Amino acid sequence: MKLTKTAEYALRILIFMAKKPDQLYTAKQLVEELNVSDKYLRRLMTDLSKSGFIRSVQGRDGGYIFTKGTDKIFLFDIVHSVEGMDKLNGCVLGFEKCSCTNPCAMHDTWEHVRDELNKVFRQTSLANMDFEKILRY
Amino acid sequence: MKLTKTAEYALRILIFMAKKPDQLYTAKQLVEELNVSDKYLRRLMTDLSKSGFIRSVQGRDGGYIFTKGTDKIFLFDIVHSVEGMDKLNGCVLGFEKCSCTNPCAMHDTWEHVRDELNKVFRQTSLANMDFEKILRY
DNA sequence: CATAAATACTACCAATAAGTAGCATATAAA
DNA sequence: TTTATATGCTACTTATTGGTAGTATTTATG
Repeated sequence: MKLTKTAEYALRILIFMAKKPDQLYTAKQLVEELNVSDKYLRRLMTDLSKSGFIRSVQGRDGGYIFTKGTDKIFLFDIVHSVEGMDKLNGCVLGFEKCSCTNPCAMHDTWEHVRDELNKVFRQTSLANMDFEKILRY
Repeated sequence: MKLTKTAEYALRILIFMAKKPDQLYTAKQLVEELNVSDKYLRRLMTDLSKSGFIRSVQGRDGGYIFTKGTDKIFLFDIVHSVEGMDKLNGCVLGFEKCSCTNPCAMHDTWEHVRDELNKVFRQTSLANMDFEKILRY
């Protein structure tokens, strides 16, 4: 019951970048600040670029930079792109037939958790972070 | 962001058994009702026995039965025993140093989710299930 | 144009979770 | 005491996630 490492990393990286959202960040810099292995981070950055949150600037003096305002990027979008929020929104007991009209024995109980989680992820953007708090490893 | 299959299975099984909590259930019966592979379920049953929720009756006419009232078994205990609730209660960004006194940038936001989840898992026992809802696969 | 400093891509390796197979053990009852 | 019907244990296989290595590509600058 937790995010995948990949989702954790994606959030770490983008939240870190969001403190100074107009800056260009190199992979090297991010690897040093956050505790993510070099190659894995680079691959993740490529994925995040393809998802449209950032774009890469290749060649010397290259790096990564946001493609849009951080207030337009919600945690939901990030987690969804790297691990699929569907995971959360499926039946907690894994019953395929479970739905609101044909709920499982935990459906109503679980709904409170699901709602809270969706709310937090959908309402929180990269601009709403506590940037004075821990951002790096 | 979801339970492991093992936790899903454990909940499925125990919730199913909780409908008639004084009955003895065989692995065969549970395998047929719930969609869990035979050997995997048996191993899980042994784990759940060792954790003290149920006990096994070996030999012919054997099976599994609760060791205590279902109102004494909380979802928290079950999930904790098979996958560790620590997972949820760690920092959402995976920062080891993160704590209430030295929080990460998402700490306060995430706390609402964590609290809701803990509340639901800690307050819901196997006696509080909607037994008229879907229980089987 | 050569070089340095950056990202991109592909293929492989490791760790963990999930699932399978086979044999051992226990016990009620004919 | 044999047999049928249960669970218990150990080792193996498979799938997924996380991580690594090496090479190719891009581009600013002397």
